[in-house]
Formats: sequence, structure tokens, C-alpha cells
Amino acid sequence: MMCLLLISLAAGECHPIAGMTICPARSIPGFFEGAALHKYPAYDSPYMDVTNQVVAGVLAEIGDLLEVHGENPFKVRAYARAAETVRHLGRPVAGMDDDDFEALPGIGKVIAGNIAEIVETGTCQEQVRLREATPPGLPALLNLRGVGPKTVHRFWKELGVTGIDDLETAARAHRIRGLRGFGEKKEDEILRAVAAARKVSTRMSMTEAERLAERVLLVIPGEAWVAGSLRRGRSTIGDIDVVTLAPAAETALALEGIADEVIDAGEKKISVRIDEIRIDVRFSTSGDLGAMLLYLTGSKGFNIRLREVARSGGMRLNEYGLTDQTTGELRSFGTEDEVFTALGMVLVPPELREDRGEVDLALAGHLPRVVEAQEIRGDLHLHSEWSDGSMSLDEIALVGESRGYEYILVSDHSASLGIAHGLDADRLACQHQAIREVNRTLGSGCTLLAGVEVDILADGRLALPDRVLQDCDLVVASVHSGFGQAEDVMTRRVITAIEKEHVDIIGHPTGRVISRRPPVALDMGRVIGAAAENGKALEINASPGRFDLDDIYIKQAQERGVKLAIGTDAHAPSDLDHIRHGVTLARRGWCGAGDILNTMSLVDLMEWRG
DNA sequence: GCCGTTTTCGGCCCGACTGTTTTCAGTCG
Repeated sequence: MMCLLLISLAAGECHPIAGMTICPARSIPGFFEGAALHKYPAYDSPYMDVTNQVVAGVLAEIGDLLEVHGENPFKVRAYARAAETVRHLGRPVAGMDDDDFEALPGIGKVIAGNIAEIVETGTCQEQVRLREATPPGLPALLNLRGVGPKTVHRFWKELGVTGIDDLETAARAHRIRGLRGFGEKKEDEILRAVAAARKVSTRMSMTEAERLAERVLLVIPGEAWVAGSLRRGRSTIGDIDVVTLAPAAETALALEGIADEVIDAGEKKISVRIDEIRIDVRFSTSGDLGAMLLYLTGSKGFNIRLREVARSGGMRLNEYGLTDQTTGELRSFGTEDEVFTALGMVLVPPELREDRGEVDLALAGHLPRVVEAQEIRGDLHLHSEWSDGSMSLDEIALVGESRGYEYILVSDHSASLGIAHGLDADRLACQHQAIREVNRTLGSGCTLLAGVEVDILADGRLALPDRVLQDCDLVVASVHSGFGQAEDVMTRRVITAIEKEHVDIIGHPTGRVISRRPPVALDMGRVIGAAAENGKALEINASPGRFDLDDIYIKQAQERGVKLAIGTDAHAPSDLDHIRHGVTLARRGWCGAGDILNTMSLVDLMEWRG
């Protein structure tokens, strides 16, 4: 199979999708797990904890409602920013003093008051007032492509449109083109946007996005780099951004050949749609590449922060470079590193560019060093042919050696999970004997660790007895059944497992399977707290179908000193490649090498187990 | 609504592109 090596030479760093393989792309409707969920988490039970997610949801909704009322865009942005701040906060707002809210960036007296109210009651007067003043279907119109707040406001006030059905009716009756500034094309565009919105979400997994990106890179007649959320390593991707040095006209021609639709095409960029996914390609030159990559990679919030930094230094930052506001002189940069240096910052790795405090730390030169792929010494979750995997023990040891690993944890399922041919105590003992034999005779540089992925039963007990678990090199414990338990029951169940003496790692903690199964109801704050108290690790499951934990929780765990164990959950040799996704997730969670169990030497790892 | 070494009011990131326009508003990333 042919491989593309995407090296971000300009940034002097390896691209997160380096080494990805070429596969035929396919349409992936409805991938995003949130597609079926409400946009704003509802506070609908007096027994439910008011989580940061709920508070963030209320603030975000207020922002959207203000927007359709035509409010000051900066006020709208203030609510949106505050929502993001709360969403990514490392500690629960419910446990904070009201004064603490105001100390948070972008949160002043008014929003602090709102947060206090939401923590107390689940809502706030501002949300109630706005909801009463707004047709409930109106904010959803903001999600239609090509439709922004001004347009929604005009549809509502001038056409009486209160929701997506109304809008479609109005468009079909040609009432849209009657509005000043609207014409036939705009009306057609609205109908297409309505049709697109009615389909399931078109966010896709990181791996699907990589395949689509490869298709695009293959046809571009010149050097090209992936930027945007794919380069930042987000678990789900909404669109694909590419920067290229190839000639604009030839690139446009090549893209039109594989695109379903050309959204717009100009001298500086071309946007197309393939399999419902938007692809934006920006044309650049080698001398400008640094600022262009930086601009197209950053999240919106990160870019805004960076431009604020530039302004405070008397400069203006755009995708072409830095302009001195006094002299008007434009400085260009070939690499991202040079732009950061000119702004007085250290380079911020792409995975961190989310406006979560990294800009201030980079300005102070105190940005934490995040883990690198080459620091990983082994894989801590893998299945052999002894349960539901395809690999023999010999094969695992050889694959591990070929990857330069020092160790691999063989963690087959325990017997309670019948469908996975789980091992009972006797068969596990046989397997562990076979593992020791392989280690002794094969001569592989990669040591196999004799472990197990033991089921956490409905009441928190484990599916294998202590005497069996204590003989294991490492024990992963995971929930594989009873996913529908109430939050408190599930939380107690997982914490009970964490407190078991011989459990070392909690596997795929939230149990989500992207697009197929939502995360279990789990109070992750309590789980992280229990892991910290008991010195246990939480898994970063690197399987693309799981990506569990989410980066928010990885960062929370890291902040509380909990070790993270990256496991591919591999069932076949090629699955071991997924370790790079685990590293990306760890980096997005601000983990350094010291936070990751798999960076330890074998000796240190066994010492950690105790 | 937030913020401040330009500090209690005035500014808030910046540019590409489209459609409907005769010079720009709106949307998007």
C-alpha cells in the first residue's frame, strides 16, 4: 500500500497524520455521536448534578438567542466565549464560590451572576426571558449554511418565519426573493441548505477525514499540507482545510474533477464539497507558508487570541504575515515557528491551539512539553487469538519488536463476556504460561506482559477472583454490559472497581462507541478523584471507534495527577497503528511524557504496579 | 458583555468570496 508522508516542514514538526495509508473514501453519514443529542444539555431533573456542560449549554443558548434578536455581536461572542471557558474548565463550577467565576477569563459580573443562578436553579432569568421572546425553532436556522444572524432576524421579522419548515415554505413560494438584497440564487441556496440540514450530521471521524484528505492531496498538483481541525487532532471533523503551493488554476481544475459541488472559487482559495464534506484549499507561497498554516490550523478562538497578541505589540496578524501598524510594512514568514517567535511566544503545538490558556503560557514561555510519539515504549491494551483477536502471541511479540516497543500488554477478555470468547481463570493461567514461554524462547526485543481486560460486573465486582488478578503483570478493568445504569449507580460501580487492589487501569472509561453508543452516565469528576486517591490509571483508548477518554477529561485527569494509559485495543496487527491517535488525544489533553504510563521503562512500569 | 501600562468608555481579528449590488452587506473560516 502506498503511503503519504505529510511532514509539516514549515513548522519543523511531524504532522499528526503522518504515515497514513491510502484507502477508498466512502460516505459516512451521521458519524458524530452528538447528532441525535440535544444541542443544549437539559437540566430536567432535580436529582441531576448541574455539570459544567449544562452551565455551558445555557450560556451558549443565550448567545444564540441574543444573536437572532440582532444583539451586539460582541455581546454574543462574550456568551459564546464564556460557554467554552466553562465547558473546558478543569473543576466543577458547582463547587466554586461566586467570586471565583469573575476571576475566569472572559467572565465578568453579569455572566458570573448568570452562572451562579444556573448552578442554583438550572436556568437563569436571561435564558427564561429570551426563550419567552423567541420562537423555539428560530435558533436552529443559524445552523443553515449561508444563513447568519442578520438573515435569521430578517426572515423572522419580515416574513414571519419561525422555524425550518416555515422557511422552506417561504422559499418554495418564492417569498424570499421578494426581500431587498435577496434574489433567485439566494432562494435556491436556502432550499439546498434546508435539505442538507435535514440529513443527519455530516461530522466524521478523524480516520474518515484522513482518507478524504488523502484523496484531495493526491489530486493537487504540488506540495500540500492538511491544516484545520484535522491537524489539531480533533476526534470528529466537520470540514477539511488544506494549504498548497500548487498553481491555483491547475489545482482548481483537479479539484473540480473529484468534487460533487464547487462552493466558491477565487484567486486565493477554492472551496468544494465531496461526500457532503466541505474542503477548503488555500493557495500559498513558500515565503508565506508559516502565517498561512498558522491561520488555517488554529481554532477560531486561538486565532482571535493570537491577533490580539499581535495588536498589543503594535502589529496586525493575518494569513500573509505580520504588518507593522505604524509603518504598514508586512513581514512574511516561511515557518510557523518564525511567526510565534516574532510574536514573542514559543511554538504552540497544533493539538493545543484551542484557546484554552495555551496562548498566555506560550507568551510566558511556560507552555508544558507534551508527549511525543517516539516516547511511547509500548501498547497497554491488546487482544490475542486467545479471546476475540486475530494475533498469535508470537505475532504480537514480533509486531511489537518491529515497532520498537519494549513491551505490550496482552489483555484478553475475561469469561463473563461470552461473545468475546473470554478467558476463565484456568484458560488465563494457560495463556500466561504461554506468554512467559514466548518471552523466554522467541528472542523478541518486545516483552509480552501477562494481563487481562477483566469485566466490571453490574455491582462493581470483577469477573475474576483476586487470586487470579494478583498474578497478572497488569490488570485493565472495563465495563462491557449494563450500559443503561443510572449515573450514580454506574459511578459507584466504576469507583468500586478502581478501589480493588489488583486493578491498575480502567479501560475505555465512558464506554462510548462513536455513532453507535453514547457514553454511559458517569460522574467523571468523581471517577477521576477516585483514580487520583487510589493511584490508578485511566485509559486513553486509541481505537478510532472509541477515542475514550475525551480530551476534556484527559486534561482534568492530568491536572489531578492521574496517570493515563494509552491502549489501542488492537484485535489485528494493523490496529497497533492507532497508537498515534492515542498520542494525539494525550497531547490535546496537555499530557507530558510523565503523565503517560506507556512512556515508562518496563522496570519502572512494574515498579509502579507495585 | 468584557476589558484596561491607550483603564470606566470605546473598541472588540481579519480577509475571501458571493450575490445583489453600483459600492457593499453578509457569511464563512
